[in-house]
Amino acid sequence: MKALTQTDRRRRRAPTIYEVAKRAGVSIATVSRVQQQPSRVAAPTRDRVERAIKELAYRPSRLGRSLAHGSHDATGIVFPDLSGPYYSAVILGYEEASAAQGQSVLILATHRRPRTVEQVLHLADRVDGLVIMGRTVGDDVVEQLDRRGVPMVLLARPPAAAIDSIRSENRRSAEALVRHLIEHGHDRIGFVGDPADSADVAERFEGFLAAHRGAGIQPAFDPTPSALRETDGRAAAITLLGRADRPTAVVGANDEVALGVLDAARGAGIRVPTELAVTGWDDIPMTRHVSPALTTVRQPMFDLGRRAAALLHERITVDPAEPRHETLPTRLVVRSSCGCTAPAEEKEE
Amino acid sequence: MKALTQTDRRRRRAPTIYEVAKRAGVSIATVSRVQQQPSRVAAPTRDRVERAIKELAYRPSRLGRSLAHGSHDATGIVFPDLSGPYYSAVILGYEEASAAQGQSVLILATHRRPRTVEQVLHLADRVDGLVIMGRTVGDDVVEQLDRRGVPMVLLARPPAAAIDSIRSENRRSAEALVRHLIEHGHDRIGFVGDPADSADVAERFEGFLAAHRGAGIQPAFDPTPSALRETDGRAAAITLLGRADRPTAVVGANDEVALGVLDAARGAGIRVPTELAVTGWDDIPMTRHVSPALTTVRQPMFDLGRRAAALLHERITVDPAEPRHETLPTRLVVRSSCGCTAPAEEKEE
DNA sequence: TTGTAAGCGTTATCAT
DNA sequence: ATGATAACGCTTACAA
Repeated sequence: MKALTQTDRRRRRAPTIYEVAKRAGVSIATVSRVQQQPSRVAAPTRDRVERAIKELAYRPSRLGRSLAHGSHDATGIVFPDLSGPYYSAVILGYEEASAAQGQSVLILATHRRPRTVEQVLHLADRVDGLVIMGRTVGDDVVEQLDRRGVPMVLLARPPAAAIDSIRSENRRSAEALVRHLIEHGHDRIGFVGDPADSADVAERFEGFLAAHRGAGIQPAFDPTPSALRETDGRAAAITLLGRADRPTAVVGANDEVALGVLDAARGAGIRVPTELAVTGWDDIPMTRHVSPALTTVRQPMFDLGRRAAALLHERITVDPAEPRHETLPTRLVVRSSCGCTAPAEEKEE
Repeated sequence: MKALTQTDRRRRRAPTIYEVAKRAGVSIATVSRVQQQPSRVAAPTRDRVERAIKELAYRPSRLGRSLAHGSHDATGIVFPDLSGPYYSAVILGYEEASAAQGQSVLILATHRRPRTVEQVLHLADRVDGLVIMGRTVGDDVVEQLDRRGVPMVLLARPPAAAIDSIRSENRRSAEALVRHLIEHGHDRIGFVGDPADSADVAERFEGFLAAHRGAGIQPAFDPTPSALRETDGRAAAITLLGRADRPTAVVGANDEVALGVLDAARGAGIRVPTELAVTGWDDIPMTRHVSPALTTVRQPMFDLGRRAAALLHERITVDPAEPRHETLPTRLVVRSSCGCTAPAEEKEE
């Protein structure tokens, strides 16, 4: 009996439209019509077909359908390595909006492997369009895909050529952030992060410089290069804080880096914020929970994903003449790691 | 000129195998062979074909290929609403392993919408197999898919019928965790979380009860129902901690809930861990950063996803006779929120 | 070694 | 209102 059950469970050939047609005593065209435009089929016929469909538990093959129709009804999103809250939030936003549009979502993480390019091209073959995050692939690949006619949206990547893009504002908020630190009296401010690493970081660093210029002071340090994980930030900060002329404030390229800085400071016995101010970027959930609570810049990660889905969908369906380049607003969130005692904007919204 | 560029970028009909064949002066069978088994084509012919492929930038249509071959080379993972670090980690592990197998990954978040079932069935139509997390869909749907012959792996869901499953150990670690609290002298321990909500929570609560039994004491409270987000945990804890006979220790169903409890305690002016011990579950990155650092149970979220991918892949390719049910080990991570002063296992590994 | 031709499961255009 | 039938783009026997 057990073997029977096994057999029973075994991969079954799914019923095709032909079997439904035969059972209902109609042609396959009619079966197809019943699914596409039921109104164009006489009620009695329709009933027979629907019964047959039910009885056979028929589901049209996506592959057949897609091949005939010429579209995948799916899109893909390419993101960097296995990262934290930032990427999850973007992807969730993307998934939500895509699902609402009836599009399936394929994800691809580029694990910094050499096969990345191949994988991205491969992915492009099975979707109607692609969202490319940051520096996951080179411009050459983007161009190649564009030439091939693959609808794309670049996310958190400098607007290239004539391709739609979406990102959030960095420069102005970074300037506001650093200005805030300067107003706290800091004039020896470090920057932990690598401007060469991503456009986002580069722009944040530009804002950092702009704030200095605005205050008429020279940056006391070059950026301390660091990847965007906490452990990278910690390592970089250990170097930076070990200097005799160490900074009195450190701007982290993102929240995770800032947490690493916090940790490094703790390890070095440096008090935050009294001896060292620290700021982050993103406003991930954790920022509220650390002590001192992290002053940061909130960026609308979920909306970034959602909006990317919308842009891509338009690109696929109507293909607007002009490329769109959107920048979502960000906002300084002052907590206590910058030295503020009565946090101005601690409330959730 | 601009219009020209536009036109140039417009969706282009991709070259088909026929055009390559014509250009190379061979039949489509030969073109196909060059891609499948190059060795079976004479070198000179092969060269001509390869040149034609290059010149036309030909890429075989996935749809055509899949239809002919009868497989999608893709799998899907279904997870609940937009959640935190737990789901991201599982999904990333799943993606990584799947990519290594050459499988594309489709994701679907069930936003607790009524359309969920339809969406899952839809997803099943476009993949070779499915991972179903937790209570995203009812048993009826799982059965329906199983009857249809869709290879599946159930993740963090009670092993149903003859379907492969993977999860991590809950009961024993929960018992160890609560025993630890009891050894701290607690005998009025609350549980924040809803055992009816998921199998994971139910099993953790069983462990909670088992520890009490083992110590010969009665649980002082029924579980305080709570969903798994921080805000839910906070709300539930506010109730629980507001009682005159409030607990001296609270076991959170997961880390986020525990953070909510921490927050509620802070709001009520209750000191942790001196007046109240708190524990979580999962060991998300944040647990290290809060103060006091959270005592919790580490579960291998990334591996959960990775292993699910492996099981599914086997199921799809070799279809083992017997269903496999795996349970990954978990581990108590003692930090300070339980009242321990010299954290025993604080080191990262 | 290469070509012919039959699928694969739809959709959609014509006829009827 | 319904049915034939030609795509859609590939893989893979089977022939030659």
